[in-house]
Amino acid sequence: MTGPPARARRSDATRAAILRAARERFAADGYDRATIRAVAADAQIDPSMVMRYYGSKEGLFAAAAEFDLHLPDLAQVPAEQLGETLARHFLRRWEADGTLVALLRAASTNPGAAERMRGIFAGQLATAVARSGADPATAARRAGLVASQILGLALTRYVIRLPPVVELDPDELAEWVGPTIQRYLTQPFPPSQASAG
Amino acid sequence: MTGPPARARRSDATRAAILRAARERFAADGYDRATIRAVAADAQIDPSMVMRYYGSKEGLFAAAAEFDLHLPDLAQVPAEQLGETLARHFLRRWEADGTLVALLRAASTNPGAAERMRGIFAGQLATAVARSGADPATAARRAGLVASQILGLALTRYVIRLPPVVELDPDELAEWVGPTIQRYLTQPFPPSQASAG
DNA sequence: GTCTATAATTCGATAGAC
DNA sequence: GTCTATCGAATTATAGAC
Repeated sequence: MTGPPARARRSDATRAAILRAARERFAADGYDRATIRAVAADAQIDPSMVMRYYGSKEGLFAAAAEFDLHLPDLAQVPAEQLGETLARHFLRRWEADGTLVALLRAASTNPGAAERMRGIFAGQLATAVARSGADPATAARRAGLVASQILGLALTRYVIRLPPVVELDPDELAEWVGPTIQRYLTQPFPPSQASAG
Repeated sequence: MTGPPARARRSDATRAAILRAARERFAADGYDRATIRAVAADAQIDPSMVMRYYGSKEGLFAAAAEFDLHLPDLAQVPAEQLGETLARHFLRRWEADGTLVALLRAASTNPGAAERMRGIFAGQLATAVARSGADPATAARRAGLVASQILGLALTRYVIRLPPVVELDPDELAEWVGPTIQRYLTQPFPPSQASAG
């Protein structure tokens, strides 16, 4: 993490504009349909500048899909509020930043994007779950189950746009999905003999 | 199940081979990356035959993405087994037929595929949920919540291939996800004051 | 730093021979 | 019914003028 030059170059603004446009395009169209030409048009610059700054379409995507879930430290969340805390966090994060939606759309067809998605959930989410008090031996599986519900919510709400899921408030969604995540985090393994919840 | 013409035409075998190859390609690559040329190569026929039989790439996809969830009549399922019954049904259906995975991959970038996915879940799933004994006023929302978990499971297991979700047995997955679906189907609206599951 | 021009591919779709 | 040949369009990427 060496610092950038103190004197901001003109190119910095251009780079930032390209990145912002790229995130929107990748989120709206997925990796294949999002063209460098379209990104450049959105950023109101020449297509060749995108190549100059990011080398290739893959390089542009790699820069645009840099993503931090900003997960809270689950060790400091009351045990009975883990599920709803996480549900609200994800919904807020997605509404504020379309990068994860871009990554999700791209991950369906682009192997590199899928790999990055696996990395984010293996790294950031599994790490956070491991600090929630879950048994270390089951933390990875619990994180996977949480991901299945969390990404399914993002998929149906922001990508497929299933009307009932789009129409529910974030608050209502968190009230429904929170207990699901709570159970995935806390119910003993295996769940077979436990009461349904 | 009306029978085909007694004398099978040679073209029938070709059409079937194209359709089979198309489902695999769309499932593996998504709509954009799956090319007519690749489908034809897989089916070991000439690319122009695909055009002849299905008119266009859109037409080919429309034929390949014809899909019936084959949902059971939920009115005949014991109320306390609804969730696990549905979870097992979907897992079995996906393992046997890759069409829904093809549709899911394509729905991320192709508006027509997303529309078809909405149609399937609005039609088939919401209809089945309405027969499960759920309040008609909330059936659509319940079906949407069920879809969020069901499609999230398909996404993480078959598309993104998140290792923990891939490694769990279908039985184990059904035991985890079944209670989630059960709660989405049966918990009173709104869920806020109910005890977490 | 910015843009024009274009190379090199690849794709969907069409026309027509056999 | 099947195949060859090819068109027209779109894309990523490169070379180089200013």
